[in-house]
Amino acid sequence: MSNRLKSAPAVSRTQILAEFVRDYLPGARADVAAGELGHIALPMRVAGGRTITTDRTSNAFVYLASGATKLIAKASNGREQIVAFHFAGELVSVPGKSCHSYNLAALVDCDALTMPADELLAIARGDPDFLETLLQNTIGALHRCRDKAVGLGRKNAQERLADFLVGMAMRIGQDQEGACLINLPMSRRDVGDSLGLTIETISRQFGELRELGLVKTAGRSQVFLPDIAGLRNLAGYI
Amino acid sequence: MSNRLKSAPAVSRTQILAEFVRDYLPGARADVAAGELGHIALPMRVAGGRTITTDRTSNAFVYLASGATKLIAKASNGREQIVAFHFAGELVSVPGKSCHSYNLAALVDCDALTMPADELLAIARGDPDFLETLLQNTIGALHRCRDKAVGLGRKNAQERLADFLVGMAMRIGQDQEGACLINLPMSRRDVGDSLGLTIETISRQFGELRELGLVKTAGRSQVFLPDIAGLRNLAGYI
DNA sequence: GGCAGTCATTGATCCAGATCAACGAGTATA
DNA sequence: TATACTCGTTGATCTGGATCAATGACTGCC
Repeated sequence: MSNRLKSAPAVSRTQILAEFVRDYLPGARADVAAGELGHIALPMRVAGGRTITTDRTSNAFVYLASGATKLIAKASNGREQIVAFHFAGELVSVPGKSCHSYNLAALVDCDALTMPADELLAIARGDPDFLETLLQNTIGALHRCRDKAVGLGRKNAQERLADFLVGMAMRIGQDQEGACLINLPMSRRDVGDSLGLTIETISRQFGELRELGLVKTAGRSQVFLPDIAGLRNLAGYI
Repeated sequence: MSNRLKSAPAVSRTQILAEFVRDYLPGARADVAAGELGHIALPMRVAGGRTITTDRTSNAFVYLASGATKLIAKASNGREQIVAFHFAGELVSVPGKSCHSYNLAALVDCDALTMPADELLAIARGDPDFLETLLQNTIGALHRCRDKAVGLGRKNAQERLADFLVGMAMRIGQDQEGACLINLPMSRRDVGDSLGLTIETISRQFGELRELGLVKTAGRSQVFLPDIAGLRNLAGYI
């Protein structure tokens, strides 16, 4: 799992494309797929903190060869809601025109491949396997977003943080037989912006979970979870 | 638009299937498509208030030939969050195994067609047009869910209700040159469960919007919006 | 058309988390 | 290794929406 956070530079731009083909078009001959995708896919290396730019006028897909990102929605008054985090190997669906303005920002140095959604779909029409992978991927994102909506609409601060930590443990944690070590690539502010809470509330809830013996922290990013099952109980799942 | 809320009975179960084919597989020969789908698709008529049952062990799709539904997530302590409303002609993606338990409930009498997701996808692999339609549909649902997450995470009660009413106006409203008449098929409780608020707060915010001249109500379900643009301004969009 | 039951509204009070404020701990730069 | 600066923690106070409570208005059923 530790490679999910790899931030070592991919050697070249063509290699980013090749990794995407390997991950999402395993049946395709690499040269053929790369040829078609090469015209619409823009590979890029993005420094942590910068925005991964996509055409804002329509939907886009971004493949993440390495690194970690946050997908941010902006509402009025500068309020920000992080709607999803993504890690190496994942494909992100970035909304274009919508009620809110969406941005994909790099949490650490990233290698990314941006593609306009309609052009990617035009290519995918020729490859049912790929189309189905895209669909399965999108269904997964939809269901994660719905689970998130439950938290934002109906859970208290402690449940939200427990939920977040369990989710991160599963996605980027180093499993240690029921326990787990996580190296969070995002700040407390990011956690707050993701859970609809303030930075102060996040800090206090970390304190509570620490007192409950469910969390140990070291420095700003190291989090150790000695009892994943216990955290799950707190998370308000049914 | 008024047919989006049609609740007159569809004549037969085969007709529900035929409507799905017409809406989502326009290129397919109806008899061929119906033959394949016939083995996996379960047509049903469901009375308002009842649950549209799907196999809970895996994801499902539900096509709504007529009526209106709410997709409910249950968290612990009986807390409920409505993650989406759906109307006639729409295809709903219902999560199976997840952190929360999901149910699709009929708001009014519905004609529905339930299909296991993996079996539907197996059929769709033979038809790129259909697969692409499913994907576009799911991307749309994902982006609506993200916009909803922004509201749940970062907006106050008034913005949430304004947002909700604008959304309903676009989906089931009868447009009247900048104004709009809506016949809400859901209760105040449902509106609250969708916006992460209580029934009392919904009621108070309806009062506020009424005083602002942005909403007129008649009975429990009739809502008139004289100034959609004004509501949009309140909704906290960027 | 009267009655029952559910749903919506309104008012009073409470509380979880926001906001405001100050301080401490990491991290980066010279 | 000192310095500056951002990030995280902790405390005091405030507030929007929840909760508790009571009343009023539809809707459906005899």
